[in-house]
Amino acid sequence: MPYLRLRRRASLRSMHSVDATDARILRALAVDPRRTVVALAQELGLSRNTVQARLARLEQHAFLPFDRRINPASLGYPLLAFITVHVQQRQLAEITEEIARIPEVLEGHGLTGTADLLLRVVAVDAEDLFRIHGKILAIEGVDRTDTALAMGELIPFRMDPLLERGPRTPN
Amino acid sequence: MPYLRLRRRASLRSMHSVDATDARILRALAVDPRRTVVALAQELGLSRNTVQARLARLEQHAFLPFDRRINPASLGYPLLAFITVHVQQRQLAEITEEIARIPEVLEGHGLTGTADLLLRVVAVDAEDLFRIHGKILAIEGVDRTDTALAMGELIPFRMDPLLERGPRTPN
DNA sequence: CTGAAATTGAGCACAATGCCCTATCTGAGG
DNA sequence: CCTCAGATAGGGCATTGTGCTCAATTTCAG
Repeated sequence: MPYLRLRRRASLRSMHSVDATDARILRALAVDPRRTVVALAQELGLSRNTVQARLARLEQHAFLPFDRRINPASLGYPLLAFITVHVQQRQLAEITEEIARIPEVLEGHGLTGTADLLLRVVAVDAEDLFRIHGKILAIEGVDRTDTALAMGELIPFRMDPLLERGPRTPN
Repeated sequence: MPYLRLRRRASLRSMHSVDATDARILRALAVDPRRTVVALAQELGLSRNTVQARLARLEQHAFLPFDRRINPASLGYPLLAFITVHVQQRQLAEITEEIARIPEVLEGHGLTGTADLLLRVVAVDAEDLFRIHGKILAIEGVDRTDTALAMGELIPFRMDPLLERGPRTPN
């Protein structure tokens, strides 16, 4: 029985990574997300087929859900806060589940170090934030919380410096 | 000279907010960002004109840059860390500028409370993160930093709970 | 050198877009 | 209750983009 031969050349389709060409596509999209495939191809000097294939792959492996492009402020939640939560470690799963029931919690990360959880929370106003904070603190197993209001996006979210550098090139 | 009359009805175009219909459009887009205008119109029971007009408005006022949909992991930066930075307040501007030069810093917020800055940082590996941490700590005016590695996205980013509830409806 | 993977160019039916226009509906202000 | 700006609907039309296929060519790790 013949054994399967190793792939001669690593298929980009199997390794979910992004090469320099993908990075160029991403940078172009960052400028204007509505650029058509045709426009991208022309702009980057690639064939439409190539761009289309790469975009399809990117959509599957490199794109996060669309949610992230929605501005909470335009939904009526202009306040942003980061809440760190200290919990009884062994109840972490249940606590996370409870916290996830709070709509204003947009994102939650488990952390190393002193804190256990870092939550990204939005609110309508200060009073609203206070209410949300209370809901979190009231959860069984939550020991302590620490709320920090974001006063300004000093460094607005960006990915361009990494795209510019090209993928996977440390130091 | 005739004075300008006040607008009779607040134009959605001037108030950058999102109404319930917009929220429905956003939710549909969240399911599949590639939905066409025609498909959206049919699905929501609206005319193509309406959807097209609303989308154009949303694109201007409610959508954040495309960057946010790019997964840093697929660019070769699988590590995510949150670094809180304590600084000499009066040098905040210069320090922010210095930090902004570090490509791996994706996002930086000025905070109330004990810490001054919260940075979202990605890295290739632990060693890489250590290096980045060192760069930040070396900046003139930075007093102390506190690095917390994100071990898991316990609550993945989401906006749906807020969209579902409809805009601006606290408690 | 070899061959799988990637890219290219070309073609084609179909769908979507970007506009345009007019008619109707809606609701806050007077 | 009336008015009117703004929103929606529906129709049309030229242009463009998409999704898909196929065969030829290029690229590059083994």
